[in-house]
Amino acid sequence: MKETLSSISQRLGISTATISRVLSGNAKKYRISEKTAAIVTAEASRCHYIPSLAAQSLRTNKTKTIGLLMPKLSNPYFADISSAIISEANSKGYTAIIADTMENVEVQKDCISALLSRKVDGIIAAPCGNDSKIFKEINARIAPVVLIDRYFEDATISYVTSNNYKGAFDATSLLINNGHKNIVCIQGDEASLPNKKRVGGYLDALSTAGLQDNARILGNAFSIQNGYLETKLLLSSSSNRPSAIFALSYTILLGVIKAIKEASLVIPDDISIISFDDNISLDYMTPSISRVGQPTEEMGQLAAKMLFNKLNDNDTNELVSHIELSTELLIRKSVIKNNGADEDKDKDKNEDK
Amino acid sequence: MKETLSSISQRLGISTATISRVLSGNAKKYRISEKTAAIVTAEASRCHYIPSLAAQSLRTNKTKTIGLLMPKLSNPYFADISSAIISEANSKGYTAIIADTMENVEVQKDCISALLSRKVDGIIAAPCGNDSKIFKEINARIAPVVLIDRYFEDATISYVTSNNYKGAFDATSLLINNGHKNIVCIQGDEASLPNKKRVGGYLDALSTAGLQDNARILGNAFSIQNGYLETKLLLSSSSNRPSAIFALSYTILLGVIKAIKEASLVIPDDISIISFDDNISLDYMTPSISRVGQPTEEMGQLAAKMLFNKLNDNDTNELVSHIELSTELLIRKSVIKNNGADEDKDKDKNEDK
DNA sequence: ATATTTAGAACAAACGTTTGAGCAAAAATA
DNA sequence: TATTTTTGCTCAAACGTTTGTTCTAAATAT
Repeated sequence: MKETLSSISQRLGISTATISRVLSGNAKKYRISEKTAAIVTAEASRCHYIPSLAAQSLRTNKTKTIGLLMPKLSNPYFADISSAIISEANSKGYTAIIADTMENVEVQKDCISALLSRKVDGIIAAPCGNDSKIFKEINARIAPVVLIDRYFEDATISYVTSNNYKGAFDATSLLINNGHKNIVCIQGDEASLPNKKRVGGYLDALSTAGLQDNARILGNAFSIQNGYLETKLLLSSSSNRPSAIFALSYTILLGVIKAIKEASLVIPDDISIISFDDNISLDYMTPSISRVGQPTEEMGQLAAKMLFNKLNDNDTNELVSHIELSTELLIRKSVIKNNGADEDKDKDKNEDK
Repeated sequence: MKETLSSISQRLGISTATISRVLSGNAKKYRISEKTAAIVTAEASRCHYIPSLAAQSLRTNKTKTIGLLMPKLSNPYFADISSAIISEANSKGYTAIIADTMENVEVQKDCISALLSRKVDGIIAAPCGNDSKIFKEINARIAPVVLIDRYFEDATISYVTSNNYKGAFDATSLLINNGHKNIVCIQGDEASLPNKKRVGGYLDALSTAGLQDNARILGNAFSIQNGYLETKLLLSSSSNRPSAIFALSYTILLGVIKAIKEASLVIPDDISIISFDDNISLDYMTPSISRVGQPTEEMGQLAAKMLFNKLNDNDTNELVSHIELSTELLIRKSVIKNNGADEDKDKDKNEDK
C-alpha cells in the first residue's frame, strides 16, 4: 500500500540510493544513466510514490516548512498578508504553519517555541512588542527571519513594509489641500514603527503647510475602542473641534465613525475623515471612506520571496534587504472642502497661544 | 549544542529507551522508578531538550499536524473560523497548516495532495464543489475529516455548521413581522448546502405567514458582484419593487448596498435590508445592518475538538457527529416597519396573477 | 599488454525516535 | 532453600531518507 524507496528498489532491482538521486533531480550530478533514470521516474509516478517528509527532514534537517507569526489572523489586514504568503509558499513546494500571537508578547514567546520545535526552515513575522532580541537571535543562529509590516530599525533583520510615512503624508496633504487646517490624528500603538512613521508623515505634511502648531495626536492603540473613546472625548469639548480626523488604522476608524454618529455629526459635512488601511467595506459605508491602501498581497509575496532567497543562497546568506512598498491614496467621499471655517481655525490658534 | 535522547543518555548513563518513556509520560506504565524519572525530567528541562518531531513522525507515523482546507482565507468569515481552529490546535500541542483553495475545485485537489503528502493526522475542511468522494475516501482510509460550514448530506463525515435554516427563517420572520410582504432573497452558490438551508428557511417563513406566492429568489454566487447585479436588475424594473431584501451573505450584502445607493434609494426608508453573516463593519454602516450572526469561534473550536476526539479515541473511531450551532439575530437599524405599502403589495400580487 | 581513468551503480552509515523483547536483580511465594 | 513473580531497566530493530565511500566493468591512455 505505502510506497517507499525500498519497495521501489526491490521491485526494480535498483538501489535506494540511485532512486533517491534520480527522484531528487540529481541524476546527472551522480552520473546515473538516462535509461535507469527513465525507468525510475516512470515507476515512481506509476505507483504514486510520495516521499516521506519526516524521513527527509530527519536526514537533511530541512522541513520545507516556514513559520508565520501573525498578531491577529482575524484582522483582515493580516489575513490578507497571510493568504498571500501561504500561496507563494505553496507554489514553491513549502507549506506554512501559522501561529496567532493575539498581540500578546507572552503568547508570542510560546508561538516562537512551537515554531522552532517544528524546526521551520524560516520565519515570517509581524512581531508584537519591541524586543528585537529574540528575532535577531533566531535570525543569526537558527533560521532566517523576515519581518513584515512591523520591523526593527537596526538593520540586521530583513523586512518588507509599506511606505507608512508617505502614505500618511499623502493622506494629510489631501486634507490640507481641501482647506483643512485643524486636523486631528488618532494613532495606534505608539511603540510600533509603522505608527511612528505614520505620525511622522502627518506631522511633516502639516509642517510643509506651515500648520505644525495645529498638530494634535491622540490615542495609543490600534483598536475600535481607542478610536471611539478618543473621538468621543474630542467631540465633547466644543471649544476646538477639528474639521478633519485622520485615523491611523481601520479599527481606529470604526471607533471614530461610531463616536461621530453618536454626536449626531455628519461625515463629511461636519467633519472630514480619512483612514489608513484598505478594507472593502469602506466603499460601502455612507459616505464611502477615503483611505491609504497598503499593497497587502505584494507585501506577502515579497516577504515570502525574500525568505526563499535566504533559504537558497547559502553564499550570500548575510544579505539583508529592507523594502518599502508604495501605498495608494484611495479617494472616496469622506473628505470635502473645508467651507470657510477658517475663522474658527484662527480663533482656535489664538486660543492655543 | 543540539540535545538528543542519546546525548542525554550518555550524560546520565541511562538508556534512551528509558528517557523516551519518561519524557513521553509513560514512566509508570513501564515501571520506571520515581527516582530515575525525576533525574531524567530534571536534566531534560535543564538542557532545554526539544524532541525531534521528524524522528517522532518517522517512527510513529503521526505528525501532530492537522490540515486546514479553506476556500478563501481573505474572507473574514473563514479567517475567523481558521483563527479559532488554530488556537485550539495549538493549545493541544498540534500545529495547523492552512491551504487556500480559492474556491476552485482543481486547486482544492492540489491542496489535498499537499496536505496528504505532509501526512497530516487529520483534516478540517470547508470544501468547495459538490464532490464528496475524495473526502469520504480520505476519511475512511487515510485520516479523519471534519467538515465545517459546508458539508455533505450523506451521513458518513462529521461536520459542524450553524443552523442556517433557522437563521434564515428568523431573518425572514423579522421582516414579515415588520409588515413586509414583498421580500426578495438574493442567494449564493445554489449547490452549497448552507445556501439551500437558508433558502429553505426563507421559503418556510414566507409560507408560515401565507406569503409563499411572494417568494422571489435571485442570484447564484456568494460575491459582491452577484449581489450588485441582481439588485441592480431588480430595482431597474419599477413594477414590482420589493420592500425588503434578504442577502444570503456578507459579500452579497455589499453588492446590494452598492446597487441601492446607485439607485438613490435610502435604507431603510425606501427598502429594508437584512443579511446573513456577522461582520463588525456592519455596525458602522449607515444605517447599521441587521443580520444573522454565526458563531464562528465556537464552530472552529468545536470542529477542532471533534477532530481531536477522533484522533484519540481509537475504539470509537467510527463515531460520526453532526452538529448545528445556533445563529443569532442581530437587530440593528436596517429594518423598519413597512409603512402602509400594503396596497402596493396587493396590487403586485394581482399583477402577478 | 598494462596502467589509469571514467561511468554507473551499490553499500552502509547515519538522522533521533519509539517500542517489543529480553535480562538481571530484588521481592514474594512455596 | 528453591521457585516464581515483580521491578527496573537495557538492547536493538525499525521508521524512510540522503550521501560519502566503495566497487565493478568498461573505456582510455601509456
